[in-house]
Amino acid sequence: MESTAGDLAYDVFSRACPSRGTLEHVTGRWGSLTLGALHEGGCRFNELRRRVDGVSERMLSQTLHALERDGLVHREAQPTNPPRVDYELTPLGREVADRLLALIRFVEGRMDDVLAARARYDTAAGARGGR
Amino acid sequence: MESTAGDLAYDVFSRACPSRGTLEHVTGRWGSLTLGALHEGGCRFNELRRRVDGVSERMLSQTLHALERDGLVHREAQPTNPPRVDYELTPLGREVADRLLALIRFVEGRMDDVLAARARYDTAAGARGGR
DNA sequence: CCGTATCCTGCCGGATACTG
DNA sequence: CAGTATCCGGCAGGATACGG
Repeated sequence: MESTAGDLAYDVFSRACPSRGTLEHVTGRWGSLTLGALHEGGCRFNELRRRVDGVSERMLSQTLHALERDGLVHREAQPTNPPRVDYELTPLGREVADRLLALIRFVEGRMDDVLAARARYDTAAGARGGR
Repeated sequence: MESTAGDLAYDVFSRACPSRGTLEHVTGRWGSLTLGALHEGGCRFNELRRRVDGVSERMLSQTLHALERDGLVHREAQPTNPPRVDYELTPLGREVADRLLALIRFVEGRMDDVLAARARYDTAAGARGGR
């Protein structure tokens, strides 16, 4: 049996597979934080910007388009004035976000270990390199 | 109650938090694939390069250093000739990879839905914009 | 308020060559 | 085999201004 690809039709480890692109939308710098923020509940554009600290208008807009195109986010625009647009996860997006959040929460919860490992690594490297 | 940050000491949604950097190492383009590849078992540098289709020497080396520094990957070098170096996940790295793999497998398994959503999106956009 | 268009810079990351 | 060093092109992504 092939342990790498298994019997999946889409193998992210293969350069040409479209799943790699989607994975990058999901796990990318802003994609992951956007999905994480929407996991708490749908919200409007500027509220989303505030939740995802540091994202620019341009990047948030771009990220949302990619996620909407992949069927992970639903966009609900109301033709009022001033305009109001709400974003929320689709059922598929929610399932993705669940798994993503599990990862994010875990990493956050183990940051002390990570920071300790870094300190050890830097000390060892400093001792070797000496500069 | 604060639903965004909860009571976690490290909040990835905050611009300044070091957990954001680690999350990017883990979910980044090559980081995620490298952790995924190592999840199947430890292996040597060039075997890893073959598993992660498309990665360059430079990027793999760089990725491995970052993951090693974060305490997710262990590097075992033997001073033989020719040199032999084995990489494997640490216990912490394995836990991270477990959650990451759950996400990757899920996305791979739902690619048909994603591709269908894209087709719908592109058709609708084409009908609107016309250009 | 909700975005898109434009410009510009930094760094991501590929190719290549070299070391141990 | 297992990397590091160097160069450099392209695009991610920030700032700003403007349109609906």
